[in-house]
Amino acid sequence: MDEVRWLTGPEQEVWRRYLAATRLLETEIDRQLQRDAGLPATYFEILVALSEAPDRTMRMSELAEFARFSRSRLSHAVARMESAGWVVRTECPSDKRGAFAVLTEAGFAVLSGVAPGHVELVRSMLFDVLTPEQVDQLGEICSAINEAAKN
Amino acid sequence: MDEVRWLTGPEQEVWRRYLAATRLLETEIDRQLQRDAGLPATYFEILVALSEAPDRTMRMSELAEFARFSRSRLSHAVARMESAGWVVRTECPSDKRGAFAVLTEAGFAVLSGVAPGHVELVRSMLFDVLTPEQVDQLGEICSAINEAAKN
DNA sequence: CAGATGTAGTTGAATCTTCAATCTCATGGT
DNA sequence: ACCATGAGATTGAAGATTCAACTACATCTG
Repeated sequence: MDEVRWLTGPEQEVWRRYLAATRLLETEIDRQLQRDAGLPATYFEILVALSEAPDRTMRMSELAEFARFSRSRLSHAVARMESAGWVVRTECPSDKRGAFAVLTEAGFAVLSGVAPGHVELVRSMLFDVLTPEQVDQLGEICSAINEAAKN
Repeated sequence: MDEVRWLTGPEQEVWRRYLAATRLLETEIDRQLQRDAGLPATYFEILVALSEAPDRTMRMSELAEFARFSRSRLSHAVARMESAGWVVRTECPSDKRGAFAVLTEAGFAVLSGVAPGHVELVRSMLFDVLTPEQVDQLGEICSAINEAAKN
């Protein structure tokens, strides 16, 4: 007989603000990247991940995990970016099932082109409006959420 | 000559955790609602908004603003929910361009059915893993983001 | 090494979201 | 009253995401 532990009034209020704030950030960032690079925000994250990897190369599954993409989603995304010329796929010699995704020069160029505007937006919408303490708090809060989910 | 104000190392770390945590919450909630009610999480928010409105009725544009949906998105969503029998649309007498969305009994029933599981999930992934102070902090942080965006 | 099971990755169909175009009605200025 | 402009809402097409198969290869067990 599990009683539902409903949210208290203040909790509801926090939850609503959370939904509003996260959606706000997400849609603005998405819009900007779409406008400036014809690129959904999630694809941008893929490019960033690749750009930081050794040889700008990652196994598909690593990349999926790192960017918190489902395998399927990543496949579709990389296919799209491959046809745009930003990424190429190569075979994995040691595991013939495997595939590498490699960021091309063109992909890197796109990334470099949008990065400044992207950072500026993240800064102006998030970091500029929080105190340094709040930034720390946000880090802790997000850590707690991420850690808790690892079960 | 605006220099780019890149993110500092710690800021980058916070931003990554933020992206991870928010995506985690979003996808889990989405999955649960989809499984339990065949309902995307965003549609759930529409139903909640309607359920709390006087007469379970709202103007489309109000609803769009309240739920932070674009008009287009809301139109599609309501069309889908209307064909599922959860919502009906009626004309606005005072402004012939306008339309009302009204939650049906069936819609309310769906909402009642999923709400407990939804709340339980939000609680277990968010409120249960934060201290009361962190919940307050999160509320403040989200407020700051929302306020800043009102320009 | 045979068979079962598990892992890496892709594909297609269905659904959702966005954008731009469109339609209808309301409003303000002349 | 007329016209321009703007607001409320919908539509269709293009692209994105999910889910459930599915292919191909790897690994484990006996």
